[in-house]
Amino acid sequence: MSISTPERILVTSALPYINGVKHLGNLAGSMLPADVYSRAMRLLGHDVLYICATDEHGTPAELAAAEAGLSVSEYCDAMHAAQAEAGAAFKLSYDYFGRSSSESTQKLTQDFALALEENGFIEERTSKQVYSVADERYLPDRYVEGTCPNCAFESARGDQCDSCGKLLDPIDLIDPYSAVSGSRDVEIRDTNHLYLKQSDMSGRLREWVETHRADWPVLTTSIAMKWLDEGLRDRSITRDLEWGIPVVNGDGNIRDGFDGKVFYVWFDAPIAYIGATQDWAEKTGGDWEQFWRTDKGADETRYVQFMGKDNVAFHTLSFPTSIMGSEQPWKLVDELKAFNWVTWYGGKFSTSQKRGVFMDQAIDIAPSDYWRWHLMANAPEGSDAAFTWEEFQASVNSDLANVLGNFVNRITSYCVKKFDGVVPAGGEVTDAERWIETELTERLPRLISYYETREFRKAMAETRAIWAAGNEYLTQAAPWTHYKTDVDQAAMGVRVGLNLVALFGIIAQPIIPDAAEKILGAMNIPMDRRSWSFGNVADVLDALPHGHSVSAPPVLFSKIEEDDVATWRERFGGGA
RNA sequence: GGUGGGGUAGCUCAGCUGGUUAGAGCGCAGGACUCAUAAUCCUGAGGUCGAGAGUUCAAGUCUCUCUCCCACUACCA
Repeated sequence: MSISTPERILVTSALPYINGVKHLGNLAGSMLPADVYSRAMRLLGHDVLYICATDEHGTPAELAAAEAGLSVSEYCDAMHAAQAEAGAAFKLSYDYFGRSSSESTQKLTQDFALALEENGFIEERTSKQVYSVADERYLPDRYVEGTCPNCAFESARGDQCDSCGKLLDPIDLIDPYSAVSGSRDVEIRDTNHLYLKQSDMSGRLREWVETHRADWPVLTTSIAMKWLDEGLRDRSITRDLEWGIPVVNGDGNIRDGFDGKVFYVWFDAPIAYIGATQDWAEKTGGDWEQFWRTDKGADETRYVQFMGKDNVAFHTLSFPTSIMGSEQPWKLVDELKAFNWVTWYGGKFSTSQKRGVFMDQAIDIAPSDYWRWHLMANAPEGSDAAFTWEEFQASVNSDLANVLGNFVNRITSYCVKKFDGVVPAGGEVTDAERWIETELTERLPRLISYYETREFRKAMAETRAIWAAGNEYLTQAAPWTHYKTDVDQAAMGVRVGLNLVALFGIIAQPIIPDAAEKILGAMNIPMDRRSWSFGNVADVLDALPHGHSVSAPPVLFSKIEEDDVATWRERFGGGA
């Protein structure tokens, strides 16, 4: 049941945008599953590198910084620190949490652009863009508002009218104004930008996506093929902004006419996966090339990306265009896991309407394990998944407190009470032991395979079923009954029960690392006995040395009360 | 509008290339047990699988039409 060949695995999760701490939906759709997967693969003995970073460029960062009265770089420093802290609080086990504003990413981005241009995949073109005189900046479509030419709604956005839903061009808006300042002093100006000629790459992209039809989820391939079928359009990869990566010539000087322009955040963000890996290498002395350069060992690396469905097009088309178009031996993604959204009682998370929970608030309310378990057990894999306080309460109370927590408590405290906290010897194998052995022989390999195929809901359900089987075993073995007449037979039940506690802690590690640590600590399991190399199940059930001392951990999960739910619902606007 | 995903027990969801009485967890009802965080274990009730039509010996599963929800739609990221 242990793995046959250890592999080198690179894991990345979609980069969280720099503006503020992320909400539960962001967490559940990329960072958390990437973390759970990384932890599971490490336990299976693979050599895993999990890289993430903040995505720091773009208009929203500039505007938020201005509003906060900070320079953009100060703002990003503060927000990066806040996100790093939130990630740590959720026990996200990044090997490196970098920044897209790092020097390495800057250099790589410029190098990619130069290589792409040399290979004919970049072209400079002129386009029309709205300029706000009062704000002294060009406005992205979404930041221009005005009256909808279709339905006369007065605050339609330049890209789409919120009232009638029609797609718009900011040039069509009647009476346009800046969404930043409200100023009506806006004009259309010509501006030059670099375009990535994705259209020239569509053949190679289609071929590549086709090779992954079998192993990528439907959600992934269907989105990619849709864009390809519609015909890939060339995409502008620069913006009129101050904050970002400057566009340079091969000599390092600013490209002619590109003062005040920087690369578009979506061009440099995925490159930050590479940049952050270089930064990791710089810091740890690791070898970044074996993860990214196919001529330096990356062919033997498996690269797995995690993201929300909104990011799929960028990861299956745009970024691969950069990689392929560079004609350099960069590593392409092998496996891609995309998630739908976590919704808030079926609706959207909304900061302004106080609907939804952000990572820092969540940690104030409940331990990270609670969130990790609930979000993974209800991961939005097949479709959007609704978060409700009631479901959260049910997950925590039933799965964690009652099934797992109570199991650990009932058997360890009984052992302490009746067997001096020592793993007892003695007893005969009965039907109960044969039953649990059969259960685990079926379930453990299945659990591992769910992790390998990144089917998280199923992995969680299997984990829970294994925990529940422990309770069923105790009911069958009933050591408390045997104790009255046959202490040796009671010892069998207690011993197997204790070994189950250890096993449950071991399989819980990727999901609920804090509780797993408490369990394994109470059971005195040394670090080198916590990995996922199970051998045969009979041995697993008698792994603890007889005479080994254990203790009963304090209550692992306290229950969520009705009052808590009522309070949270009021505070966060659920159930409306 | 276009494209994609989804509509399966009260709730949240599984059901692969069509094949015996449609599954899980929660919730609910009854029973058992008493080591344990009134926990656990067993049993049970509960579904015209969004609607309609078609293909087939056989459809939740394939085809078509309709309907509702969600996302994306390329300068928000």
